[in-house]
Amino acid sequence: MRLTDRKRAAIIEAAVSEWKRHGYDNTSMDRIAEVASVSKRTVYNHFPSKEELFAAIVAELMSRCQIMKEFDFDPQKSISSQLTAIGKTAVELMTSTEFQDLARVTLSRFLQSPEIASEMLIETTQVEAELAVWFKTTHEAGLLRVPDPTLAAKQFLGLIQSFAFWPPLIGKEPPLTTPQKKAVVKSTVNMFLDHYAPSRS
Amino acid sequence: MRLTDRKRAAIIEAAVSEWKRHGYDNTSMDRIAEVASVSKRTVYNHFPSKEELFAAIVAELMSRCQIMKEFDFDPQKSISSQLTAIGKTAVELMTSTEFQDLARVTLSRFLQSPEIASEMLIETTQVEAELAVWFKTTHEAGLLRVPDPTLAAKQFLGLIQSFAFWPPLIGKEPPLTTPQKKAVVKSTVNMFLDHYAPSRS
DNA sequence: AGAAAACTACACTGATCAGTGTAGTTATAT
DNA sequence: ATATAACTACACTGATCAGTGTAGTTTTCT
Repeated sequence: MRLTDRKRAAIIEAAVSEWKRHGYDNTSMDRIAEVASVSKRTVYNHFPSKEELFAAIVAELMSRCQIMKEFDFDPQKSISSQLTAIGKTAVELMTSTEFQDLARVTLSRFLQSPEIASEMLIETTQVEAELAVWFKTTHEAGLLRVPDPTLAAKQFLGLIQSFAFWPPLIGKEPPLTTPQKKAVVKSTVNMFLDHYAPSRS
Repeated sequence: MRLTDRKRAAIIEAAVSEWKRHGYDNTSMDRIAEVASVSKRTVYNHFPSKEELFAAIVAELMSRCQIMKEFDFDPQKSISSQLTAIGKTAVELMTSTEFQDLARVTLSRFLQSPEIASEMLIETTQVEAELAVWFKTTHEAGLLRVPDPTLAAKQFLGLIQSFAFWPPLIGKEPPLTTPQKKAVVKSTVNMFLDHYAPSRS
């Protein structure tokens, strides 16, 4: 790896590390240079301004958060196992360090530029849309009774988020352990199967 | 009302207004004085520092957020109507301007002082604890089957929050209308009744 | 009415910080 | 080997901002 690439990577790493801990406004470019073991001038040779460094980092972190968000309905597998797999995917995204870092970094700046925060939520929005399609399909196949697939998708992800995303972000709780993740998915799936089972009138 | 009280109130109002829009770091004391139509010196006569003004405002907003959080189980009323009332209380809290303001103001500072953010969540935590007791009671009375009342309380509030609290805070959506609030409560209660109904094995 | 308390305008300090310019050193590519 | 590209140390500008000091005006209390 070329020196210049290593320097660039070190700057990004340092900026993420400082920003996620102290926020955008409370982190100086001098500090980022110091943490990255790089001269301040080098920072400015790579990134023309603090704002542009921020934008580059948001882009970088978002690119690291790409997950498979195609939840194609598979008639071969049980509803339960499919919904569990979807839940697992969502939990993995929400608890991943990349997504948590992205959230912390953008959170410290969302009052100044709310559009970046909503851009961050595109990831979640896409998952939500896919999940809504999946619910719609199961409904039409008569396997679940989901009159409002969009609502159901929001509920499902809201439930997952409230356990997997917000608590570690707010910092009270440590990130979820693997058994905790499984428990979250299980309890959520069970609740959905009970509520959206077709047997009820 | 005495002049000095009016000035103090104006300062607090101005600080809340600016901070919730631009965040703590991007609001200068000069700006707050200007918006409050007060000299900067008067600001410092009332509050010794920016930090202490912040603390005073958090205290002020928190005192405005006190809600009735006693969910005593009432054998005379139906489970459904009681849970609906609880849901309504929670939605009212989450969507109230006081609570939303408090959240925005503290959010802009929670990386610097996470303890304030968690302090803010005490409100929610207390509601959660009360709700857990309510679930425990209904379980012991055999009216619902809730093996883990704490989990159920977290689920219930998580679901409410994901519709009533976060979307308006993040700013994408306008605050919920009254029919929307009712729909959120209704769908949440229905899901809970289905899942925690005692008839299931 | 008159003293005390509160407010105002304004000028100032000291610190921090984004961003630049420069002259010299190290790494890379041919 | 050598030219070029990238990095470094360092000094600097200009702006912003928290907080103070002062001298004078307005409000409040008795």
